[in-house]
Amino acid sequence: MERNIKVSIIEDDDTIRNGYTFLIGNSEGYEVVSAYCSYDSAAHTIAADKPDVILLDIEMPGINGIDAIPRLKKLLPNAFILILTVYESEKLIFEALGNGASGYLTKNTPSAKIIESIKEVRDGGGPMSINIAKMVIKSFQKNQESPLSKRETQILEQISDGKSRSQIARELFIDLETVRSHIKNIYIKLDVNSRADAIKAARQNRFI
Amino acid sequence: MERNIKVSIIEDDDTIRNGYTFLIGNSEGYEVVSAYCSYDSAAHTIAADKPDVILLDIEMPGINGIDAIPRLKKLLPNAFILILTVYESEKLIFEALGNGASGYLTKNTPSAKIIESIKEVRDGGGPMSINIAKMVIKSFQKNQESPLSKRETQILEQISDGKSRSQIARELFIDLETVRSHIKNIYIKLDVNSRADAIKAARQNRFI
DNA sequence: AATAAAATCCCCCTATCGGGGGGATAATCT
DNA sequence: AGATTATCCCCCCGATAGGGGGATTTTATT
Repeated sequence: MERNIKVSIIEDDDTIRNGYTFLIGNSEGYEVVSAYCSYDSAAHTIAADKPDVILLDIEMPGINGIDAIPRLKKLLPNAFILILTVYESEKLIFEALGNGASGYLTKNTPSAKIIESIKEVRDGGGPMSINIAKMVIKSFQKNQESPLSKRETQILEQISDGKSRSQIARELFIDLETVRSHIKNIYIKLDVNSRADAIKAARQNRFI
Repeated sequence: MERNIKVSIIEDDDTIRNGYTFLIGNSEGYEVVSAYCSYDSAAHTIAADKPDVILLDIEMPGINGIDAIPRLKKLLPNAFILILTVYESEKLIFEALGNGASGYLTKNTPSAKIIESIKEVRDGGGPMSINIAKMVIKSFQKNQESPLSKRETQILEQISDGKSRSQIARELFIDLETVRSHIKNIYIKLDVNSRADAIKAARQNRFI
């Protein structure tokens, strides 16, 4: 038989923490090695617990969950972090994932899905609640109603890669003046007058 | 009772297409309104089928699935597109999602999950296979072992926003020469000698 | 066939920028 | 104590960006 998946829980609400501990502890193949009410109280001992997966809340006294992620990663480079929170804000989700969280579940997630997700992160997967997946996918989707033409979009993308006019001209096999002309039109359409502003406007509206 | 979810299938392999048609057609609450073997053959009539969800393959004769997405979106702005393919390449996934696909499943997905995912996209969700979710999440995660210091990372991020040295200096309330100095160090650490190359190297290694 | 939109190229101008070189100093962290 | 980081200073110069003013051709769309 395979060894149990070792889970640590960091969650400030006593009721919820105990609930998860009970739920996971009673699931076949799972084992709760520790449960803390904050990152601060976990910091000194969690490395010794050697969890495979850490269930992490975001709203917490002291160091919040988002900032705890990189610290936990440093203490336990091989542990996977699964965020379990009520927050569905885009900013928090992307910060959490950017900091190294491997999954993001909201607290209305059914017990069975939580148990399944713990296994999934341990196996290198990336479980997400439906709403989270939706936001994540949305973040990839370009705006279909861009005022920019294909060529303009392409050139603006190169500009956002830090390329100069002449570099772009060379790569697209067009004249430097043509690039200039396109950039002028991009600026007019986006109502800006600098690269930085064009990139900002285009990213905000997901034209690139 | 709610009305059936109308599904269109675009898939070139006869066996697979017929298999999906049978599977979905026999599921309670689902209805296959049409099944095509290519985008080209679907183009003229699919709008009249008024599907809620389009199951789309990527490898196909004629216009491929990736390029078909924006066209389908134009024909059926309210339909959701669910990619069902064997490909797990990062490039294809991000292109598909960027073009407007709402979900991405690989062909080893169990039948029940496919049926469930169709409902999920129809409801605005973003279903993904485990491996896909993993890649998507990975794409958000920064490299924890960046050689760049916090300040350097911050400045490189501003550079990737297209900002000039003086602009960065102003925004960070530091001297222009300090910014210059940081950029020099960034270039040394990344072994590059231009903004474009620095951005490229940093993005490739997910330092920013 | 006609109109519009997109893509291509050409000239003027000048202040700013970017990258290469050479340093120094104080603050932090380890 | 030593290393890293963040800050600031000087030199140089060619390339760049953005502001004007245009024109022509190709490609869609009607």
